[in-house]
Amino acid sequence: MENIAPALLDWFYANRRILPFREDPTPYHVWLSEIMLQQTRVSAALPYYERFLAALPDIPALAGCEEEKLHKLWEGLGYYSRVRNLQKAAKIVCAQYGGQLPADYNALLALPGIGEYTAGAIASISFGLPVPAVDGNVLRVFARLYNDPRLVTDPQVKREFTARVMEHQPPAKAGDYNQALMELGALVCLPNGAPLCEQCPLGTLCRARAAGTALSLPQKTPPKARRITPVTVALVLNEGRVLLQQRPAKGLLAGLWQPVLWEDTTLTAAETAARLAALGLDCTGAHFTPLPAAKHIFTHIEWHQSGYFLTVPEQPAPAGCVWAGKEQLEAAYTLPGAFKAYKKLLLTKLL
DNA sequence: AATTCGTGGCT
DNA sequence: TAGCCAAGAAT
Repeated sequence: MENIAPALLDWFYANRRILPFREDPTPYHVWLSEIMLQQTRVSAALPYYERFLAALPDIPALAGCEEEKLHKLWEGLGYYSRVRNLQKAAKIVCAQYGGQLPADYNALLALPGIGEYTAGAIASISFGLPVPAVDGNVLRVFARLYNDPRLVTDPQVKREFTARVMEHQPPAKAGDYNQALMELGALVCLPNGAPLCEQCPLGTLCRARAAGTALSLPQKTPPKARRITPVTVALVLNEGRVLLQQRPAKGLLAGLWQPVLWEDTTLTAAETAARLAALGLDCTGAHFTPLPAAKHIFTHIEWHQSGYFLTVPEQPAPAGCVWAGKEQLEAAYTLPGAFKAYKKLLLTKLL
């Protein structure tokens, strides 16, 4: 196939979006943006990007940040291990590279949270190195460009696609080329519906367009069905404060805070009272008012939440728990978006 | 290789 | 509504 780079780059220079991490593409800026953009839309990441950089303007600041503050900066973005790995890597960069990201693909790849795509993105965009950066956009563009019906989720197929990507890459403009492919995927060669083929700079080269198969590409393995998990939530209140517990350090929503809850079970008021008593909580005189049902859908799990709110006598928080007032709930403790419905309800009860 | 990690917008 | 899927990585 004819080299796509000239037409692609012309289109990119004329149509690329103005994005903050493109304005000043230092290694740190590109790194942060790439981590935030993993499995995340640009529009969702942008406000987080600005706020994060304002709070932690350089790698040493990131390395030295307290974990709870770090979580708070990521609150609502999801995949929270990204930000913990980001800091782990920052500490390594400070200890081993004098606080500067190494201009080396394999050294980048060795850092926590940086995989093949992200290493390639940083190396090419920030350091100008001629390496690939193959994300979902690029796989879609190439599946259509070559009218290739194989599963792009297959690692072997992905390697072949990567080789094709490199056949077209101009070594002196690796970063622009990689970004142009992603930008084309984001703005023209759209997933989930009709691609805008009439606007595509590669339209005359695209084999899927010629064959009329673009809508059915790329091919992917069908996702596994989600499992449904019942969750019982207890909004335990006292004097304008709510009882929060910290989740385990590993697994789903690791280390974040939540109302007291039990997974895999729907409890009656009496059963909830017994569980609270088992935590060491004095519920004398408490009235258990049912909460409205709330559903939260993760990629692989569906939480069907129900529960109660109740007011208890003043007492110390049980082990692993804290009493949090409205201000602390908003500024100090990180609650995942899964509890958005109950958090909103909570804020109305905490004055 | 398959699973586990969030969340939100679009269709 | 319910499914799809987004600038993926770790295990």
